[in-house]
Amino acid sequence: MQQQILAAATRLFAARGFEGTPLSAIAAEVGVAKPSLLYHYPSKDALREAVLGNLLAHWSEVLPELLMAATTGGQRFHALVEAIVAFFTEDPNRARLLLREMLDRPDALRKLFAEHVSPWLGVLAEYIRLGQREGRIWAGLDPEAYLLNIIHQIVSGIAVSEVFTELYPASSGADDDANDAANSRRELQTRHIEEMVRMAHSSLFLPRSLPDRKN
Amino acid sequence: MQQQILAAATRLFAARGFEGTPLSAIAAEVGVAKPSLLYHYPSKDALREAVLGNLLAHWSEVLPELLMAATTGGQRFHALVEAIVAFFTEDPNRARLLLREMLDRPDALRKLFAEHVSPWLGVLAEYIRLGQREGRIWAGLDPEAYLLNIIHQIVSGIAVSEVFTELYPASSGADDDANDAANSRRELQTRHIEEMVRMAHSSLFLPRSLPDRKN
DNA sequence: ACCTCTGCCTACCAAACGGTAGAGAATCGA
DNA sequence: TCGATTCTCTACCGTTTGGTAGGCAGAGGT
Repeated sequence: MQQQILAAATRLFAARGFEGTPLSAIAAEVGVAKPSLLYHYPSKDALREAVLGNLLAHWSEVLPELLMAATTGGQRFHALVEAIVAFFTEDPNRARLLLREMLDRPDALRKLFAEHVSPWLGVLAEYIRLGQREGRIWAGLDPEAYLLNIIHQIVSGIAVSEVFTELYPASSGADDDANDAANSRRELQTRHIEEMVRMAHSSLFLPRSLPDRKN
Repeated sequence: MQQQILAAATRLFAARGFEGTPLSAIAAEVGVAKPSLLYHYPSKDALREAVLGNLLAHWSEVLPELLMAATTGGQRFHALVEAIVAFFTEDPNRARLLLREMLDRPDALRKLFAEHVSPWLGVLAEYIRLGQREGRIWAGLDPEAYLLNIIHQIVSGIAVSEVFTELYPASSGADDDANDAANSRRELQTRHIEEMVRMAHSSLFLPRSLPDRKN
């Protein structure tokens, strides 16, 4: 039950925002009465905290083993990017929720991030500095800023990817039915995300031999 | 008067969100009574529309002359990036507002973007394809996706840049007073933004000679 | 002097909000 | 079988919300 409420709240907070989501809407989605929510979570703010905590808890588990498992710098990069992309594309509401919280409560998230992601940022930045000394990574790159930008770009890019779909010229072609339209939209979103990953890669690593990357 | 209301609404919608901002708060900020707002803007939704329209109008003016003025591809890139960065750093609320609208009303913004930015996206993408044929730009790059990502990253990055300031290791040092803290925060934000521009550049242009970039 | 139109106000309204009170099922160990 | 606990419900409360009604002051044309 608590899980169901959490899931519904996550979906609705992500879609309409915290202030834009009445408790009654969450209750309706779960199929219970409003006071039943307030039994499990004593207030709306407690529910917000639970939703956010549930999201961040995932990375407190996944991040360590992710960085332990990979050995080379390139592997670490790909493992991290893949994990972030996979987690947030699996349910874009996670990305939207995070982004909204950053806008709604910047102070609270500053503290949360400082506590939970700052240490990992430090070790990743060291890996990058190593790569810079070895000449594999752009010399002018700012390690901490790069990492934060990449992570933020992926999260934020996934959060709003659906807004950009209409902008690709090919998408104005003939879509036979609603099903096809949904498919092509999903396709454009992956196109969007793949370019994001390419950018992350080519703005980090120096090219091995000068031109000629695979498509 | 209408301008004052518009400015206050922009600031408050950006900071607390549309649903999180009562009309009374806007009225208080301007220094008038609530019904006076509803005299100038017939409803809260009309005010939202005016705020958003006012923001987008800027680019309908600036974009054309920006692209006409610059001649070479490199100039165009820098002119565009500089203009976007300048506009949104001048008042980060603009970025936050845009981001919030993308989250709150994706359908509405999809249409607005399709109408206002899609044509310009097309001509910029053609410039990129030209650069790819000439070997100045990464071959594997997806022009439309690249452009959307860059623009979105800058806007979104500026919108939430204040959240990341606490994460840089140096920032935990001793800040003498509140003034210094504010300065170092601003400094970290420019560090963040400069890395964003560097990423945009190095994920677009091939390096001239292999390694060895300045800085 | 008069009327009109613009702009701002106080007073008010119905609806929706987060949250509380308290009663009624269901489940459980003893 | 009996309390005790857990959970969900209906009914309600005070507050805040977006929006309306109607009055009042001033500017400007005739």
